[in-house]
Amino acid sequence: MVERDLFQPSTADIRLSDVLAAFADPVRLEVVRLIDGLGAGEDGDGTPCSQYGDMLGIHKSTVSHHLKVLREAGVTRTRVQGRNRLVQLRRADLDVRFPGLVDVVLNAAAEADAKAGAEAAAAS
Amino acid sequence: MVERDLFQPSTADIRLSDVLAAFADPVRLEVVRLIDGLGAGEDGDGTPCSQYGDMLGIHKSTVSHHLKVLREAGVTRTRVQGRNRLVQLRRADLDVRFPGLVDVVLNAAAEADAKAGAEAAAAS
DNA sequence: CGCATTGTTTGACAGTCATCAAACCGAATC
DNA sequence: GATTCGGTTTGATGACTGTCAAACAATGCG
Repeated sequence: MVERDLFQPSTADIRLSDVLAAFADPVRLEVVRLIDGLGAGEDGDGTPCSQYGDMLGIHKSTVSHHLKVLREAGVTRTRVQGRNRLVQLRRADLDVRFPGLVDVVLNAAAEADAKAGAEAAAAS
Repeated sequence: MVERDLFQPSTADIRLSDVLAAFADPVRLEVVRLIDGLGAGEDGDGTPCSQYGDMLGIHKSTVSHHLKVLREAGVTRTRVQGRNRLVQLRRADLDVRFPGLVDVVLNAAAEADAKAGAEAAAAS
């Protein structure tokens, strides 16, 4: 079984504006949260990205586009394994470069989510 | 002397994607850093935003546009005082909504800046 | 009042972006 | 070898963005 990595910027070359732009799109932020959620607690065998499209209700080519943006921004690493792509967050690398950023953004996203959920519940 | 505030979203209405998008533009991030730097340690009398254009070498209408984006994203507050606009960071509000975000981003920007400066020095 | 100052608004322009659909491609499976 | 499966690439489309320039608006000053 062939296994290789798709190109990604080296840690030193990750640019803040690219990372922020990558996080700025709501769909992409959801993708990141999914990657983070699914990647954690696993044995390293991530979920194939085909799932993301189904979960978010977007076309597979759109998912592919977003994953490319994330990877080229330095947010994710993509391993090619057979015909699947296993995507992981580059947490450690990002933390070296921009300490705390990923945590803060993911927490903020989670909180915004909780708030939206609470409002929806209150409205029903 | 007339003094009033321009419209801005209430703290609860600040959206993460808007804030991240606001920070994602390099020029705008520089503006934010200038606002943060100039706003601190002053008696409340901020620098009129005309200065930002000169410092960054961009047209005054472009500055106006960026300040509008920042204000509408909830990142800044703008007081109209005479014919000047005094702009401040809404640090406290942002920290309530997205704890740590502003600090992390500004630190990351400062670090990226220092790195770029060091590289430039090494290259010379 | 007339004029200068400060900033906003509008219009134009070029570039980018998110999205889908369809074609394509490499790897696994039959 | 043909087919299927997971994903990428290309093309098209509509929306948005950053920038400047010029016109406009509002305020303070002589």
